[in-house]
Amino acid sequence: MESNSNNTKSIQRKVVDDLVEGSKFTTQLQLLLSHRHSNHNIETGSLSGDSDLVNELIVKILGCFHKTISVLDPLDLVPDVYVPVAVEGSRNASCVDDSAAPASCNGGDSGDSRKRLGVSKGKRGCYIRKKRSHTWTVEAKRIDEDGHAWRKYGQKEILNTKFPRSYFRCTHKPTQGCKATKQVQKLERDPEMFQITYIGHHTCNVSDQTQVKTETNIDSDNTLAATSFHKDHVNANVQEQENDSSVEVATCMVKQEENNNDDQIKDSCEGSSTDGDLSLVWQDEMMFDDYQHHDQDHHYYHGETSTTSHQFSFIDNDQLFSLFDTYCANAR
DNA sequence: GGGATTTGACCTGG
DNA sequence: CCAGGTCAAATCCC
Repeated sequence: MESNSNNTKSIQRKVVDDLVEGSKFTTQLQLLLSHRHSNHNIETGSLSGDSDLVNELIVKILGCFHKTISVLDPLDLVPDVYVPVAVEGSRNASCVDDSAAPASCNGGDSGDSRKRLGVSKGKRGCYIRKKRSHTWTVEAKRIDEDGHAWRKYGQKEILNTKFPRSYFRCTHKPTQGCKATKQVQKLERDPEMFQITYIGHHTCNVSDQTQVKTETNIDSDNTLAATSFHKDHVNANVQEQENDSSVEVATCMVKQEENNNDDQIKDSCEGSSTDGDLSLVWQDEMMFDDYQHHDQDHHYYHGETSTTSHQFSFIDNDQLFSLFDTYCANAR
């Protein structure tokens, strides 16, 4: 009986995933269209009448997605619910947060695993693994500041990799419930460099982070590195790597936090336009730079995160632009 | 002494 | 079942 409901739940979750996907693709399309229209308008100096219609249609489609997703939301199946917002030829900050509230489990058992060995094999604080709603990766040599304080909470040998992966979370997690985490791993091809994967956005108060202590051990061997990046650090090889497409970043997508964190999310959204969330601003700028300058160095893709295997197709700049060109050609 | 890091165990999802 | 992510006691360091 329980397995039955589990089965149903997993099916429903798949449905939700698909819906969310569809919603994201529609949003991408919406942005492409809006971009195309704004270009077109600039070229011709005219206001295209069908632009409003197109946008309206897309908003309707997104609305359908969202309605369905919302229906499933009470079932606690929706890790990230996106609320589409009409594009007005503008780029709003993305407001996506990571999910993953800690599992409330057995009254918050936080057993000591070592002592427990041999005693009753109780469940250690079980948790829900984070769904990577918003991740991006930076390759950096040794970067000194990202404006956030991190605490290392784990290290792990990863299969087929030479160097272990270190896990960091925001120092303010206990006090402010900030859910931002990052993973740091040396690059095999260049051990001087680190691949830093940021997961989720800071919801903590940034003001007390002006004096940050970011120096942390990357691996137990010896290497010390500041595990951070700065917006204008040129070495950073950035890969927008999130379940959402990077295009989506440009539109304001509001994620409904499970339960009660609306205010917090709002804060994080608002923070994204300030220094509270450099990453967002950065992504935002880079993406549009990309649009404008066709900078080949940056690849945005819509892809699969490391462990949670969402089978998304990758879209890099070339694909995006060819898609865009095709659309423009057809539209002429 | 207190905060940060280390590290083995535990837990989850594929 | 396994790889990877997280927990938390032990340990380190200032």
